[in-house]
Amino acid sequence: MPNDNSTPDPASDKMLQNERDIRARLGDQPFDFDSLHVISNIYRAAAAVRRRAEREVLSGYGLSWGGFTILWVLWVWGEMETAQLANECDLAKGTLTGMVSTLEQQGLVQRERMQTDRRRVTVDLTTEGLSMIEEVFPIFNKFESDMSADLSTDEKRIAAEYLRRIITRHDED
Amino acid sequence: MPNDNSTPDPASDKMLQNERDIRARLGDQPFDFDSLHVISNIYRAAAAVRRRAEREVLSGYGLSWGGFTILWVLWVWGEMETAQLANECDLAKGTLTGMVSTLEQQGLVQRERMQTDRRRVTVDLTTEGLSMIEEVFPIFNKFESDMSADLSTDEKRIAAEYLRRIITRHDED
DNA sequence: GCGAACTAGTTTGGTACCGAACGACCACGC
DNA sequence: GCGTGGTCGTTCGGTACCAAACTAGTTCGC
Repeated sequence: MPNDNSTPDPASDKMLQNERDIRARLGDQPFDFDSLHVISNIYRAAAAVRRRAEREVLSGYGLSWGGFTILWVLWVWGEMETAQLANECDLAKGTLTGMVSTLEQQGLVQRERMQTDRRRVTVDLTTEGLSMIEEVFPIFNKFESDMSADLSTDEKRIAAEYLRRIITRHDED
Repeated sequence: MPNDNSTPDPASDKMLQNERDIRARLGDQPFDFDSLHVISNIYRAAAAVRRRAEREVLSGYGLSWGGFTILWVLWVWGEMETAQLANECDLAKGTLTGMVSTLEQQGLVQRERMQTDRRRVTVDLTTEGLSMIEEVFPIFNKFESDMSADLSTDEKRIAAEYLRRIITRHDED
């Protein structure tokens, strides 16, 4: 909210109730409630989004959140080495191995060893994987619109920008 | 792999590069990129926050993210029934059972059956649990400040408010 | 009272996820 | 050549998490 520096309103929603309880419990200790609030809301929003996406969109296609992410990244970026794919999907490489194996068993992606360096493996969509993501993504994108429908376009951009600052500040290395 | 059939613009940052790739790949299909952006940034930010919190703060105390959350909720709200605790921690009740058992083995919380209704169980901090959360929370809160240090106070409040709209819109059921 | 419907918590089966250990492979020294 | 170190991907051990089945306890109809 643009009104800065104001004492907490006697608001009626749950989050502010929660904050009031915290303040009452912890008294005047100099904790950073603004940071607490934004971080905990990030986590709750992410959990809500993921649960709902898996339940309402992805499970009908036999996809997990991670599996969908892999298909999506391969769709947009094309064939990719494992390490790069893990980085792009924001997953540990060991995690990726298992999920790629699952997708491979489902016939949605295929692995290929590189001839120039036989340690490396590239992953790419199969024809079925391409059909799958082309079918699922529009539905998933509608779901994303619905999840964020209480934000205006400008607000979405602002939120994305603020979140990007948190991600880039701490995602490196 | 960069886009193969369009001229890549000089990139300013990675997120925008990503979006440009998406647009180049998908052409002019009417997808909602603003919603896509905000949702995926929520998820990436949450994953980054959690990983970093567990690695840099919580693991030193033998706590997981979920375990810490339980201690925190009990600290602020006091003794609580299992169902209410699960709701407050945003966890499935079955998940909570296991995590409370872990915390119980660590001596940080204790369960108690209610006499009035012997199906119900309350959970509360032990003395050790109280010491633990009193020791860890200030450090965790500093971590939260650090994670969000690239946002001003007003920006944190705006972000928290926008995220709250996403949570409350879809958390009910 | 007494069994049927309900409810709170636990257990179960399965996936996802991480970090660390491992094994295959490459790129150098000598 | 042939080890030595580095770098891939995979495997392994463990926790976290969910949804659904289950169990013990309560309440309500009669």
